Amino acid sequence: MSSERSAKRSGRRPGPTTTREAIAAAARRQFAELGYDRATLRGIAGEAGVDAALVVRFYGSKDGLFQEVMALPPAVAEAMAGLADGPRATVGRRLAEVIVGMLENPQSRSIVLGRIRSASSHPDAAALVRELVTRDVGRLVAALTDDEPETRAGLVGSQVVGLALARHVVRVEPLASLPAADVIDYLAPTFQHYLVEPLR
Amino acid sequence: MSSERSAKRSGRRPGPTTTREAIAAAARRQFAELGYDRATLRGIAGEAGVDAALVVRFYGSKDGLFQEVMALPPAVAEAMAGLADGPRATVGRRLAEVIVGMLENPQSRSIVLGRIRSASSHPDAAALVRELVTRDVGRLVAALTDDEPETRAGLVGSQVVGLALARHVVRVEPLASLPAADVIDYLAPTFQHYLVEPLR
DNA sequence: TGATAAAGTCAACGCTTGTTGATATCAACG
DNA sequence: CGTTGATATCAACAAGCGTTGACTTTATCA
Repeated sequence: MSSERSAKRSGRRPGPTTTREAIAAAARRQFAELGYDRATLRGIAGEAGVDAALVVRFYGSKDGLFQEVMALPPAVAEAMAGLADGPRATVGRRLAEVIVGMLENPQSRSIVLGRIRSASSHPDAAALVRELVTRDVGRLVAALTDDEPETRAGLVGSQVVGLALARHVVRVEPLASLPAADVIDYLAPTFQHYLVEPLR
Repeated sequence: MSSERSAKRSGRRPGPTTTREAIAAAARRQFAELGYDRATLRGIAGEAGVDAALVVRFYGSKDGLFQEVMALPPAVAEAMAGLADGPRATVGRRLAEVIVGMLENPQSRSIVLGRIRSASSHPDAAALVRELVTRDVGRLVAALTDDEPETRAGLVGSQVVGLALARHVVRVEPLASLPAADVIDYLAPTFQHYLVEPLR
């Protein structure tokens, strides 16, 4: 019905609208909104305008789809790692800006929310959240201090996933409706403390 | 509906091992470990040693079972509200003690984890988490300050659910293996800040 | 005792899920 | 033309789910 093949072969660099990508986008949206269990192959395929069997043909299985579609865009990981270069006295605020910004952008929010929302029921998703904390946050902390860096990364990560859950999943008010700038103001001191101040 | 047989055999006041309670205990355990979707009536009934139909007969439906079994024991709510009475300079630490303690005790941990783990997929569970934050944490904050108490409660709540998720669901190391006393030390300044210090 | 209601089991229902194999469509290329 | 390989649909599968109604067992009490 809606097969838009305007430019199929020509050298479109970012390859904008292949069917495969339409499926990936629909999958990200539904995994983020419903979690792994409630998101169904039929629902995802329907949103992408194709048959469920085609999803399996492309991605092998529902698990394969989830894994492939929930890869964190490298830009976020780089942004976090780059934070260690700036002034140490304001690193907490800059991290808050990156985190809140990541949750405002629809693309990266889908991925992070999909991971967190699915972590409760899908072991692979839990592993992806663990990786987010230990690897991406961990790299930043390791560049900042030698004093219990893994513990600090875990504390930062706990506040990150807690914010995502409270603000975007459970929608605790007024936290859910607060402007991003306010949330950054509120979180900055906490991150600053977890990152560089004496822990106890 | 729930005809309470006050004394059927002898005057057992705490009535420890009725079939109904065995089902409730199994349900709490499985909701906390698997989340609402992955926990099944057949699995819960099996752990309690009865047939799945009996669970429905007692609790009406899976939703009814969840709601009835996930009620927060009043002791926790009271402990949190009572925190406002002590010295204001250490209220953050005392809250950290209550929160971490609540997550160490198997009974209350099952309830809190069951709520949080199910919040991702079950709207009613999300409402229960919201209630935990706005009502139980909210009461404490309201007794402490008039400066944006709902926002402060939301921030505290976000760190609470984040800790529960990171430490007990996703199991981020070393956070998951840390002694409770250490976690209390680490969280106390954050709670102190969210509760009574100037927010920005 | 027998009546009565609760406690408990059993088999089956309707439905949804992920996955599969057979089949159709269609552009590309010899 | 015909073959090929990717793209896509369709119907069906086996399994698991919550829920239901009929049934048996057990215990209480007039």
